[in-house]
Amino acid sequence: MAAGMKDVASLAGVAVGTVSNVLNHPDLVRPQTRARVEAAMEQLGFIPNASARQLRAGRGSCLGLVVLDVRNPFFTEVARGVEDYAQAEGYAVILCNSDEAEDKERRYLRVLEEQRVRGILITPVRGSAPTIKGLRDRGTPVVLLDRPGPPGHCSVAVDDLRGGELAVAHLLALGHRRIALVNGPLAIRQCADRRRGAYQAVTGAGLDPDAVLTEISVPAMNTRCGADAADELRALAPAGAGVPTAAFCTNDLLALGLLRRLSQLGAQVPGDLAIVGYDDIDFAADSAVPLTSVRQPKYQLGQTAAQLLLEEADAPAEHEHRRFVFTPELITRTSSQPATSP
Amino acid sequence: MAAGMKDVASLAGVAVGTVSNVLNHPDLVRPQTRARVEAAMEQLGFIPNASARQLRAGRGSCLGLVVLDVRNPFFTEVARGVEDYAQAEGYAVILCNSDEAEDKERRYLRVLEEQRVRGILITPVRGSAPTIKGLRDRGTPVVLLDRPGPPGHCSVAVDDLRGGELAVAHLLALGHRRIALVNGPLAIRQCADRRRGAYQAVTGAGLDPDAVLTEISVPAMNTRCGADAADELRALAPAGAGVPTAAFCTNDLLALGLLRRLSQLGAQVPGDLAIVGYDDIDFAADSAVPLTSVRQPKYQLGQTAAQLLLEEADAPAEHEHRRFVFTPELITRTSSQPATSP
DNA sequence: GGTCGAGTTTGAATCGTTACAATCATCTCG
DNA sequence: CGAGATGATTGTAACGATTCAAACTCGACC
Repeated sequence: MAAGMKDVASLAGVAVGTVSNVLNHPDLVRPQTRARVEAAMEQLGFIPNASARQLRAGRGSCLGLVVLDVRNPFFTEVARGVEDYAQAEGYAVILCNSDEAEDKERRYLRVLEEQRVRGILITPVRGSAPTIKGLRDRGTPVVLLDRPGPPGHCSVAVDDLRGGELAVAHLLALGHRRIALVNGPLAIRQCADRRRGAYQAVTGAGLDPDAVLTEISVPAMNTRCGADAADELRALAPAGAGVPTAAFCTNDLLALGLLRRLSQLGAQVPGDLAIVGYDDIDFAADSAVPLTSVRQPKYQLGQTAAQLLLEEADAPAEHEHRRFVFTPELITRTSSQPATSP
Repeated sequence: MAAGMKDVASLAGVAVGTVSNVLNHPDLVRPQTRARVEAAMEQLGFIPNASARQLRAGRGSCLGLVVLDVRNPFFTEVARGVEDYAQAEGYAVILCNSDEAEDKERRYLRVLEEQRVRGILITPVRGSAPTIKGLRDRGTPVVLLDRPGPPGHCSVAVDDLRGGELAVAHLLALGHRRIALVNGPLAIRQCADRRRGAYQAVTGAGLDPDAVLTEISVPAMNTRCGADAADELRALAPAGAGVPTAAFCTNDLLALGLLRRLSQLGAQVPGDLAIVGYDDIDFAADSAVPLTSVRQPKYQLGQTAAQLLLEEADAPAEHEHRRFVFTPELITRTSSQPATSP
């Protein structure tokens, strides 16, 4: 049914090798012949078979991108950066969603490796380090996204330590002395780092972290879990004196969920609780109470990562692994305000 | 470098055919032999080459999904529906972003066809009908997403006519008699249908559409264009009597952009302008003024579409094209309120 | 002991493309 | 006019898997 090069060749009255040349080395073939071949392709609706090409050539033209959550605007923004760069270089991107689940991640990585993608960009879940090492050893370049990785890879990251510090230092400066830290699984590196940053900010201010910070852990970084955190926070309320007057959520989805649930419960933000989020997704600015958030250069992150990956893929031999670390920036909005006097 | 079936075969002391059988017809192979082969695979870190497999077998195990905008939560939610279903059936999804641009769409469709994906799910841009027809004719099943398509495809859609009607009928019921219709390119079917629905609601109420509706067209369906629409709306203001008291935006991103810009300009929502959006994305409920919106069953849309596609791909011969049309639902929130008395 | 059949395993042909060495045609120059 | 150089085209051997008819093994049965 589908026309192959052989059909094109015989219709154009040339050898298959010539057809191949028209596709891959047009300069080698006489313009007149080329025109004839191209006409034949057109007439037959010829579409080259990427599998065959890739099989023979040994390398494909797809990249894999594995993110923790496609529904998080942070990642779609990163994805666009990746995609735009890749597209410009003639690559297609296979976007996979690990959903923060290790088995889903592993399954996708397997598929990508079977596809012999040119390389993989990934925000890894947790103990996936050995899986990723395996990939590398078998020859697939990997760039770690949004996470300063171990040696042996390129990586592109934002300084999460600093980000966490910025957020909490801001709350401290506003006078808050009891701060809830709403955080995802520490197995996710970003979560761990932002937490460390938070602690650093407190000790840096000469305060006792254990007295200031109340940790609330949620299993995933989405709005639903943010809402659950609100309930947990509310449950602390009777405790009186020790109740947090502010919360640092390690991403905006958590913050938005928290915010929504709190308003449902009739609490005031920032009056009863000041909130700082992380990522500065577009919607943060539009939320019921505009959200103070730590901004990351999302699009640029994706672009840079894609660039590093393609560099490595094109010249694996002389490639030297590099790490980019971008600096986050605090965007102050209404959701964080001075604490009512203590 | 990478181990192939030949290596596995010789290590296990069997023929390549047997290795292939272990992979594809394990029941044909004596358990003892199978174990030996599996051990060899393990030892060599053998990863089958999908290109070779697909080349020989004629069919791959990837689906293509082409959406108008990955940054729109509506589409990521649909994508999750597709992905979950596909994953369960053993398929991987290649997610592509046409950005509402015809050439980007065409490029991606080309890539997908070269990859010989098992089928394509798409929210088409505009005059892409011929391109899509070509795909079908050459044998790639296509399911139209979120758009009741012409015959020759399966399609999964939400009744946009009804959705538009719901939105505007709601505003009319609230007493609004001058309504702005903030809409994307009419070349996008959903935009055209929602608009028709809006007109229908007005005539259905015995009013003159030209007197009631003011159309504001924007080139893309994102927050930025929504903000631009606000400016355009503001420019109408001096006109006095004819100024809209409400706006129906054909998606939530537009509505959110509009809302943001209006508050920056100091206007009150819904006091100065009531707003109704479309899609009911998660963030609509969390926005500065919680958004009234027309809800679509996004996840289910994706799942159903994937199911139809795989049905067709698995049995192209006896397949009968089907259309699913889901019914939208109006979710009323603060952004729409009774008009101040005329 | 020979035949049959079920259960296993084998090996070669094949998928559509690319790379490359070989061939052919043309032209230049001594 | 022939040798050499240059340019265009050809044909075939891979690439790594799947498929399938044929071959082999082993009991059971006559």
